[in-house]
Amino acid sequence: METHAHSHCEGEETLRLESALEVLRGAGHRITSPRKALLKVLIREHGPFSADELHRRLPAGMCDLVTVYRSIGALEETNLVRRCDFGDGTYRYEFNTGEHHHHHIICRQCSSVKNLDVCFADGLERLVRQMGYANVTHTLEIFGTCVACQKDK
Amino acid sequence: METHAHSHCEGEETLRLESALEVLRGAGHRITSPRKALLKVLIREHGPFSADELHRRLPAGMCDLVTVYRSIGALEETNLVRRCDFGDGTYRYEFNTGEHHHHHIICRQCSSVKNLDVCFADGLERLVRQMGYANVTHTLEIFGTCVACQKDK
DNA sequence: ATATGTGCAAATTCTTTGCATTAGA
DNA sequence: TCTAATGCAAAGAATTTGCACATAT
Repeated sequence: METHAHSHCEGEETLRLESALEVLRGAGHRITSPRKALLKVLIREHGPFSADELHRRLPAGMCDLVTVYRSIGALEETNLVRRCDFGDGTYRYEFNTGEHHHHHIICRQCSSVKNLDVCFADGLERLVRQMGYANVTHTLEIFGTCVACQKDK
Repeated sequence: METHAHSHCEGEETLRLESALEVLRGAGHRITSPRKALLKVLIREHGPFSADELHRRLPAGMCDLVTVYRSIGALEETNLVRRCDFGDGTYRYEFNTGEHHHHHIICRQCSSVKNLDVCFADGLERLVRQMGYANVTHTLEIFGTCVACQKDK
């Protein structure tokens, strides 16, 4: 489906990469080829991808799967990457543009992912903050059967 | 914190149990002591609990942990139990009263869970249905630092 | 030079499966 | 009776950890 579409021009991708590397460096992390390669994949294809999917998208022999896990750790820590949880036992990761919070509509049949650029939960976070909670965040994922899979049925 | 509070009188619990057993039976499942015991725990203490937490709450020697997993399967299938995913690698289960959709506020420090009886996502599901999706559902969990943990800090 | 990152292997954690045995309906 | 449920052991899947070696700064 409309998953993982490439959507920006090359110049923009380079910019995002440079700025992401700057963030990494600023947090005291080193710039290594696996990390750079991971960021390139994530910037170019958005995701979300599982650790394994990311690994398979890297240039052949780039690094071990373990390094993907560890690198993602650094990327998450610096907020360059957002972890998604589709409730199927595997975490997925996507590049965090930071621009606006978006959510996913996941097809239960074909697992296609569509982004939804509306966030209904701002009021909710506000409410929870009023209840006394600090550092409030939320996860929201939407599941359904996509149009194509309804036809296939 | 205010987690897992016992909140209904005994008669109501018995009623819920009977009705739950009826649902199970109706779906062609057999009523066994582990299932009855699981439902009792879930009705009395709400949850959400992990499989292991449920197992530890059962009368000593009631059944194997595997049976908890398998029983939960039957309970989920019949919608008596709802699976929650707090993104920490362990699923949790709670009794599904079916009355109204609620969400959880999970404290990142102490893991306490507070229920939030407001659902902001009805409009969202409607929107997604308008986009052509069928069988639309969603998961929404809220994370933060609770009042007590802010003080402890 | 030195702390950080990496590879490989092995451990962990949660959950599921196979199969012989037990027990609901 | 006869099929579904259970126990035990073992398999699976995703992720993490230990430790020696390699590499970015």
